[in-house]
Amino acid sequence: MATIKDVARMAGVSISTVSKYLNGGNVRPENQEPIRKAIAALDYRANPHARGLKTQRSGTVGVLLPTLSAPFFGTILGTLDRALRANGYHMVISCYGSLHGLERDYLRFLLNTGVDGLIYFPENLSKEEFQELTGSRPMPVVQVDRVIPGVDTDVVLADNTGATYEAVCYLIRQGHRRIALLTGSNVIFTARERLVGYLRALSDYEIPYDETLIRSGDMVVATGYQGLQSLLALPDPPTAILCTNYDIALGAITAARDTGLHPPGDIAIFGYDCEEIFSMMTPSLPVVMQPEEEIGTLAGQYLLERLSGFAGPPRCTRLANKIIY
Amino acid sequence: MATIKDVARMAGVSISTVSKYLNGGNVRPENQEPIRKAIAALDYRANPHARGLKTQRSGTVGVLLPTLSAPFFGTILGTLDRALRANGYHMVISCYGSLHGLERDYLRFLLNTGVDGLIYFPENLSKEEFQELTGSRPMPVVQVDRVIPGVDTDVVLADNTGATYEAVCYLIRQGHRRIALLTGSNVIFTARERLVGYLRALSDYEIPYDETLIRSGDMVVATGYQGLQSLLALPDPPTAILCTNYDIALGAITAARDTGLHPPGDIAIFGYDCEEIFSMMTPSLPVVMQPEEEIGTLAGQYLLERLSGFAGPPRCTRLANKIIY
DNA sequence: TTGAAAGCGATACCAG
DNA sequence: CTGGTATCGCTTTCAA
Repeated sequence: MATIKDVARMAGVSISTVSKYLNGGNVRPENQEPIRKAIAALDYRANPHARGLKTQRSGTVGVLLPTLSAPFFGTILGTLDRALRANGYHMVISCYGSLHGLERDYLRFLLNTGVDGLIYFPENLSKEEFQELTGSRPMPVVQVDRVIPGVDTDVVLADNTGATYEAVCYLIRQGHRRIALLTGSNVIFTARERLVGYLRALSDYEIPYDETLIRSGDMVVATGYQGLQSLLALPDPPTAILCTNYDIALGAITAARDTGLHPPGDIAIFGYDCEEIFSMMTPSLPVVMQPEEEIGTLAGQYLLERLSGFAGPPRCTRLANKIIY
Repeated sequence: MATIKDVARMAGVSISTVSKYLNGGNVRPENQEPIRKAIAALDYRANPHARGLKTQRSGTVGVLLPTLSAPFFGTILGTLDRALRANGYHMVISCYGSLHGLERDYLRFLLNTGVDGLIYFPENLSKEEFQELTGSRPMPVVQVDRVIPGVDTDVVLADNTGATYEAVCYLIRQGHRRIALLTGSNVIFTARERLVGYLRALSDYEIPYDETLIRSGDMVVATGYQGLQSLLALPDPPTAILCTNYDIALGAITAARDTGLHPPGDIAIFGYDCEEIFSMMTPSLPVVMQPEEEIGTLAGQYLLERLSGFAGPPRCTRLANKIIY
């Protein structure tokens, strides 16, 4: 690998002149030409470690999230990547999966990698654990989709409570009284918020809360499939189902169809995420559309602002969902 | 941020002793204790840039792939991540999306980031472009799922041709003669291979090839949905459909159901990926299950071997799919 | 505008 | 086993 020294020698100028050329300083045109040529001839590329050592910047941003399998996260990452890259930053992605303890380890690992900032979808870490890990270094962090209570960083969230509230109200206005909820584990921030919206809607319409209508588990297809089956086995089964995640909705719809019930006629099913596929069905199913692209863009923007020195108080933005009936 | 110097001073030993302690060298026990304490007290962490500059290693592996939205890639990345991480490596992930030109840019960017090795799912880059970018640096590369013809690296592939061959043979043995193919764009390596298997099976059974039965497009839900609709609009529509991707299959199934056709009774639909959901249906649908986890693990293993100095000739492994009827 | 030289923080050789 | 020191490749004063 050629170094800046080799370029300087070949171009017949000093190292500092090459450096200046590289970083947009003033270099006399008659010097630019040989430098350009030498760089091309040697296929020179700046050593990122040397540069990082000197500048204390790596040009990378860490992304810590639960999984890449759910399309929700994939879409956010797509726009996030675009936003960051447009400003010269790379993403270093780590998924902690559902494996316990991994979230903590990966966070530590990521912080030690020398990333300049962090996009963090937290799940199961306490305020104390987080602070202990990030403690001594003042790294910009944006929490996305979820928050650790008490951890004061920039935050970008979807309006989870509002979404399930609206969805349940809609189902009630359609005449439903037995409305089930298929949702994620209670340790997950979004699942807790979505439960609140569900309960609030029932309460506003004075519909008694029946805890046998709630099923929570991992946010995977099986949870929706088995959840629906077990709901149908109830003495007084629900007539409507609110699913709070794409995989769960897919499982529920599949289970319904396999039982001979065709939504929305035979049973109302409210989807979440991946609007495209629910809208595509005939008749289409109502669905909560989360603003994935906005989330990714805004999270990127917040982080970029911090990276370029913005020091205002933490910002928390709650983005509206779009509900397609 | 504390440096190794601070630790040395606080512990009352020299920098080199601390370095040795850090890297598992021999240090007298009575020195270890104060060093350990100083590290804890100062919350010291080695500066990755300084270390990288000296060692010429970054401990990161680049991953360049088309998208994170398809579950196929997400699953591979999960096991890949585990394999790499167990050996102290991180992934730096870049998705080039469907956007043209991005694949090239991101490859360049990744190479300049100082990754130690590369896991690459190529799509639209020529041998020459690839070689020009990687040219002067001897970086270990493993091509996964796809190959650039003529680029001689370790390779891990699924048996695409075999899978579609078997699937079509199965459909033929079930009595089908009009078998459609909903697949990806022809620029994609896997799509080309899958087409070959499809054609070979037809040919082996002496079934004439009808090009109006082939639809190719982006590997998204809409392609399957619209593809099926347009196939049904044919004067002599197919009785069986082979889908070569999860999203496409989902779209096709949805379109069929929306038209009142219930697979597999009214129309045979063969799925691909995400076996779970197809098997879950009643009756279940046949599906090609790709060995995502094996792919991720083996790709990781190949790369790790190269990273630790293995210099044998390039290896190419073709992993079997599992077909669930 | 240019170039010499001082680090950035860690590793590793080598002498003690 | 320990510690002084050269070195990795680059950026950044500071003089000229």
